[in-house]
Amino acid sequence: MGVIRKTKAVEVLLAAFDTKAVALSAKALIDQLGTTFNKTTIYRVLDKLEDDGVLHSFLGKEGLKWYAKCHGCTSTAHHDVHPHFQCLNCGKVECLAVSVTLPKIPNRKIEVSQLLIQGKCEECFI
Amino acid sequence: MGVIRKTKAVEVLLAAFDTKAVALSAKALIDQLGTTFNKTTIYRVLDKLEDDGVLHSFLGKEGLKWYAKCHGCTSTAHHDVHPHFQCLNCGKVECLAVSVTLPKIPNRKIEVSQLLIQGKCEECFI
DNA sequence: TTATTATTACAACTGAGTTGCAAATGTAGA
DNA sequence: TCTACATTTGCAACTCAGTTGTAATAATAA
Ligand SMILES: [Mn+2]
Ligand SMILES: [Mn+2]
Ligand SMILES: [Zn+2]
Ligand SMILES: [Zn+2]
Repeated sequence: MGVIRKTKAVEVLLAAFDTKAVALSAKALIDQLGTTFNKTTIYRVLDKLEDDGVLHSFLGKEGLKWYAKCHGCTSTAHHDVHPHFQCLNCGKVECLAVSVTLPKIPNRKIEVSQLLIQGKCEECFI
Repeated sequence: MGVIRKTKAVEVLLAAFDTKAVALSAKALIDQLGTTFNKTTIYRVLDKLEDDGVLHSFLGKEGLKWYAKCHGCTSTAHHDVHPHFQCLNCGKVECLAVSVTLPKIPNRKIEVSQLLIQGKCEECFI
């Protein structure tokens, strides 16, 4: 959806997702980069990167919006659907590279689904 | 968690969940009952009913909070975990009386999970 | 009926996310 | 390299679901 210009904001945000292999919330990115870039810019860049199939988004436990890198998506085909894991101890959110078996639901057309699993992550699980 | 008094607000809210067998968002309840009761009251009664194991809550697609009746829960044991279905056409949200098979995730302790399935409901699915 | 305590209304607040717009900047084409 | 122009940015103001403090009110037990 539209041209992506190699602006400073796009560069820095993409770098953030490259260094950490986890999901990042818009709020966390604003906390971290809010003095360098305006929060509106951050929201809009994330939005655009999602439109372009670079990032995908989902809602975390408190209704906050989270983003993570897509693998093999394009602006027309967002087939990067997988469950997410949120650590209730450290707050970290990860994409799970597994497929979910949805329950059978008669007489309904399933279009999307989102599974959020919460618990203790590898580091916090003693 | 604390005594529940049979107040007008509790009565009316419980009645709302009895007549319709679907989930209701706090927002919808305020739209509907906001002239009769203050929105703060509605939020607080819903909160308390959840604490008492009468209702359970979850987040819908836009991050709105939804509530539905529990079956066999108490204030100490909220074992009413099941997926929810939200119709993308009419907005209706239902509890699905099925169990979800969670994917295997090594080295992590799963505590909670929430699955939201979206699509077309029985009425909207032509 | 009265004392106690939970519940309510109200108004003010919170905070993630959005919007409109003018200024700044990236990029294609000359 | 320069120019034109569409895209992107910062800013300030806004939205709106949900929260908080508090004084008044209502349910319940004694
Ligand atoms: Mn993901
Ligand atoms: Mn339910
Ligand atoms: Zn953790
Ligand atoms: Zn429907």
